[in-house]
Amino acid sequence: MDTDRKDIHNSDIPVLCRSCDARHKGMCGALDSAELVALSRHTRIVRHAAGDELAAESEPTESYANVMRGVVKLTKVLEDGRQQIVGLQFAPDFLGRLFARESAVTAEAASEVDLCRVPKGALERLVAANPRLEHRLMQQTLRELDEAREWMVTLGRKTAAEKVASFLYLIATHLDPSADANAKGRKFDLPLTRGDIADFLGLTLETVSRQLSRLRADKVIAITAVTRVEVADLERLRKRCG
Amino acid sequence: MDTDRKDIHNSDIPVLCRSCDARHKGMCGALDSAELVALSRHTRIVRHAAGDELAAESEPTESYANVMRGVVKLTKVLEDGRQQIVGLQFAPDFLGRLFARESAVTAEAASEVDLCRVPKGALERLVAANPRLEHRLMQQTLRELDEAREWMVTLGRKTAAEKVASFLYLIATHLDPSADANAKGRKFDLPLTRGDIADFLGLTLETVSRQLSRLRADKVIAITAVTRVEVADLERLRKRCG
DNA sequence: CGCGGTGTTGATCGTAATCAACGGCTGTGG
DNA sequence: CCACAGCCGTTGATTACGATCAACACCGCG
Repeated sequence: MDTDRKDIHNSDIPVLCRSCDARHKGMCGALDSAELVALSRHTRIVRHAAGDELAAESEPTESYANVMRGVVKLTKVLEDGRQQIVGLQFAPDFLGRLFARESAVTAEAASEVDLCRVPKGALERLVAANPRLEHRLMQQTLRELDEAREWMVTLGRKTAAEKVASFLYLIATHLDPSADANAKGRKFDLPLTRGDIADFLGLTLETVSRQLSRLRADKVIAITAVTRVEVADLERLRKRCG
Repeated sequence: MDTDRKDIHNSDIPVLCRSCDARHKGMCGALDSAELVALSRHTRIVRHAAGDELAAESEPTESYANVMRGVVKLTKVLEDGRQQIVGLQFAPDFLGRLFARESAVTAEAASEVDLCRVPKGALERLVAANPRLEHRLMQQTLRELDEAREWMVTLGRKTAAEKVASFLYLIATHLDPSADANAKGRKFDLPLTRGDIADFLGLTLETVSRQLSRLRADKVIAITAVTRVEVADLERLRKRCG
C-alpha cells in the first residue's frame, strides 16, 4: 500500500530523504540507496532562524550541509566593516567548501532555514570512496563559478538601476514558488532586507530603496508589502538588466 | 648521464612535459607516466600572440588547454559593449569549463601565450577514467571560485584607489619572475593595458591612469616604463588595498 | 614625417553616497 | 489601552567620486 511507483527502492531510503530535493537535484542524486542509508546515519536536520550565523570567515568548519529550505547568504567583510554578499544559496544547494580547513566566507541564514548537516570527515570519506559524488559537487561548483562571474559583470559594469533589476530577476527566476517556468509573471517574497540587497549589489540601502520605488513608479513591479514583490512581465524586467 | 634524480621515471614521460609546470602544480600532477604518454598523443602546443581570441562566449568549445606561459583574460560583455574581465589565468592554470557545451566567457591572450591544447573528448574520457584528475580539476575550480568571490568584494565595495592597489598586489603576488615569496619588494611587467585593467576593476582607463600616477607620486610604486612596475615594499601596497 | 595606438592630465558633469528627517510596524511596559 | 523605543524603509538635500569630454605627449612604424 505504501509503495511509490516512481522509485521501487523508495522503501530502502531514509524517510527524511524521500521528499528532499537534494535526493534528485542536489548532491544526494549521486548516491545509491545503500550509500544514502549509510550517510543518513551521520546527518542531522537543523532549523535556523533568520540572522543565525552558520559558518564564520576564517573559522574552522566541522561540517558541511545541504540547504533544504530557505536562503543562505555568503558574505565577506573588509577590516573597516564594508560588507559584500558573494553568493546566495537556495535549496537544494550544497553548503561549504569541500576539503577546505576553514571557511573563506561567512554563511548566514537570510530567512528561516532548514539544513541537513553532515560532519566534515563523514562526507569527505564518502567523496573519496565515490567519484560520482565528487562529480556532482564539481558540477555545482562550476555552476557557482558561472554565477559568480555573471555577478562580477553586474558589480563592475552595471548602473544602480540595472543592478536592482538584475537582483529582482535573479530572485524571480530562482525561488518562484509556483515554479511555472514559462509563466509570464512572478510573485515572491524578498528573502533579503534592503540593506542586504545593497550589500549584494555594492550599493547603499538608500539607493536600493530609490531604485525599487522607481521600478514601481514605472509599473515594472508592484510592491504589495515591504518584502512582497510582483512582476507582471518578466521580460520587461529583463530588459532593464542592461 | 641523462637521468634526473628527482623523478626516476623521467625518461618515460613526454619530452614536452618534463619542464612543464602543469606536470607538478597543474592538472597533470594527477597522471602517472603511462597516462601522461597516452594524453600527450592528443595534445598540441600552440603559441598565440597577445590579443588572440582563444574561445568565444556562447560558442561551442572543442578543446581544453593548459596555460604554459603568459596570461589569459576571461571576459564577459553586455549587449551595448560594456566589458568586464571575470578572471585571469596564469601558468599552469587549466583553461576551459569542464563538461560545458559552450563557453560562458570569452578567453583572450593578454600577453603572448603558449597553450597545451587537448581535444574535448580526449580529456573528458581521461577524467571519466581517472577520478584523481577530476579531483585536481575540482581543486582548481574551488580556487577560482575563491578568487572570484574575493574579487566581488573588490568590485562591489572598494574605492578606485583601493581597486588599483588590489590589482597591483594581485599581479605582484601571481607572476613575480624572481618568485622569492618572502622578498620585501617586487618588479614585474603588467600583462594588461590600462584599458584592460579598467575592465578588470570596473573603472575607466582614465581613472586607472590617475590612480597609478597617484601611487607613483606617493612613492608606493615606481613606473619605469609604461608596462614596468616596481614595488619597493609589498606591505605598504597591501595597506592600500582596503 | 605624419599617423595610429596607448597613456597622461585637465575641466566639467552626473550618479550614487552621505547626511538628515520622517513614517510605519512591532514589541514592551506603564 | 496607550506611550514609546527600536528597527526598517522611504524620501529629500547636498556632496563627492569617478565618468565623460577633451587636449596633448610619447612611441613605434610605414
